[in-house]
Amino acid sequence: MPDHPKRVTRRRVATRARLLDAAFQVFAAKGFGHVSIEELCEAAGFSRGAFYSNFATLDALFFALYQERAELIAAQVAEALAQDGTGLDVPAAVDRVTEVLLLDVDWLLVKTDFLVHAARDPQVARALLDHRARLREAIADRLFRARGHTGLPAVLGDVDGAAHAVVAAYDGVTVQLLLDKDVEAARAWLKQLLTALLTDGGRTPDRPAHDPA
Amino acid sequence: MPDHPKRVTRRRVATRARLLDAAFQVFAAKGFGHVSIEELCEAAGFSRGAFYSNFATLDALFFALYQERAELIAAQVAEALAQDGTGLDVPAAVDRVTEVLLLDVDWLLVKTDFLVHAARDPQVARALLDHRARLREAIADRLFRARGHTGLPAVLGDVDGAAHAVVAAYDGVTVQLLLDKDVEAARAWLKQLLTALLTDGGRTPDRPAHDPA
DNA sequence: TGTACATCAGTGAACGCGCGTTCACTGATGTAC
DNA sequence: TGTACATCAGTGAACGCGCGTTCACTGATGTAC
Repeated sequence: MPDHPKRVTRRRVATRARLLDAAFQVFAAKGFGHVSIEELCEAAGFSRGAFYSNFATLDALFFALYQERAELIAAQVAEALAQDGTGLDVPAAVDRVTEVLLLDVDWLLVKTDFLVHAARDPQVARALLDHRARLREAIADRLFRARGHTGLPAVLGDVDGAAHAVVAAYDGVTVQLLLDKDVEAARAWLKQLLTALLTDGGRTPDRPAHDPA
Repeated sequence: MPDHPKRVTRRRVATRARLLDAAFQVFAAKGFGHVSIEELCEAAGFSRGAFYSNFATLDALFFALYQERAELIAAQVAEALAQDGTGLDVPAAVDRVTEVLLLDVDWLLVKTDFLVHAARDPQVARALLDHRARLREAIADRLFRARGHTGLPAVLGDVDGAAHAVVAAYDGVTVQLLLDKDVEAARAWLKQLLTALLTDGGRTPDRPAHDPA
C-alpha cells in the first residue's frame, strides 16, 4: 500500500492498542461509568493528553473497544461452528460454542456494561443489534446444515427462531454467571438449555445432572 | 404500636419515598453511574442535605430502591401464579407471568444497572441472588402443582431445573427488549420460549407465528 | 546507510467547574401539660 | 383543643478536590536526498 491518504504511524497504532487493553481491564474491574479518563490513562501508562489525541470521548473509546472484542468473539464462534463440516454432530457443536461463549467473565462484564449503555443510546444499540444479528446468522446457518438430522421443536418456528433462542439462552445464562461467577456450572447449564431448546423434548426417562448453581 | 424505640416521623418517610421515586426516574433515564447526587436531589425537589440525612451513599440508595421494587414485582408474580388455584392451566399462567415480567421497560433498565453493579460487589450480588431464588421458588411451586398435567422435558432435570430455565429465558428476552424496545415482540417471544421449554417439544406440524424482533 | 528537516504524537502544567461532603441554622413536627 | 418547649429534618452556603479539557512544548518518527 504505497498509497497513504492519511498517514497512520505505528506508534499511534500501538498507543491506541495499549489504551484499549488498559480500558478493558479497568472497565472489567470497576465498570464503565466508574472509570475516569485519568484512571484509564494511568493504567495504560500514558498522560491524559494521549487519550485526547486518540479518542474524542470515553464513550467513543468504549465503542471502539466493544467493536474490536465483539469482532474477535464472533470470529471464534464462527470457527467453532464451522469445525465439523458435515453439520451432523449438533451436540458437539453446542459444546464447542459453549466453551467459546463462556470463556471470559471479564468480557461478559464489559459486554453487559455495554448493553446498559446501548439501552440508552439508539446509535449504540444499533451497533449491538447488528453484532447480535451476525452471531444469529452464523448459528442459523449451522442449524440449517443440520436440519433433518435434528428435530427442532416447532414452537420455535424455523431455524431463525431457534437461533434466536440460542442467543436468548446465552444471555440468560450470562446473567446468572455474572452473579455467582461459577463458569463451570454456567457451561453445564447452557448446554442443558440448548439441548432442551434444540432437540425435540428429550423425554428420555433417565435424567442428566441437574439444578446447576 | 405504642412502642417507639426510634421515632420515624412521617415527614421522613415521605422524603425518603420521594427520593426513591425520583431516583427510579433518573436512573432509568440516564443510568446509575451517570447520575450525581445533585441531579437526583434536584429531580426530587430537595437540597443535597436531604439526601445525606436519609442515605449514606448513592450505592445505599440504589440498594434500597432495588429492594423496594423487587419486592413489589415478586409479589405481583406470585399473585399471577396463584391466580388459577388448580394449577392445570399452564399456558394461561405463562401468559399472566409474561405480562407482569415485561410490563415496565424502565424497571428492566434499572434492574440491569443493578445487575452490573452486583456483578462487582459480592454483598450486592448476594441480595440479587436471594431475590432470584425467591422468584424461582414461586415458579417451581407452581410447576410442581402442574406436574403430571404437563410433560416437562427431562433434559431440564426436575421442577427446579425448569424454574431455572424460566428465569434464564426471562433474562435472555430482557436483553433483546432493552435493545429493540419492542415490548409486544418480547412478550410473544418469551411466551414461545417458555412454551418450548415447559412442554415436551411441541412437535405439532402447524407452526405458530415466529421470528420476533 | 547517514544526515537534515518536517511533522506528528504524547507530555504535563494550568485552568476551572461540577459536585461530594460538611455544618451551623431554622422552620416543621411531635410531645407534654 | 391550645400553648410552650424540645427535637428533628431539611436548607443552603462554603470548602475543596478530582478530573475533564486545553495547549504550548518537545522528543519521536517518518521523509527526502
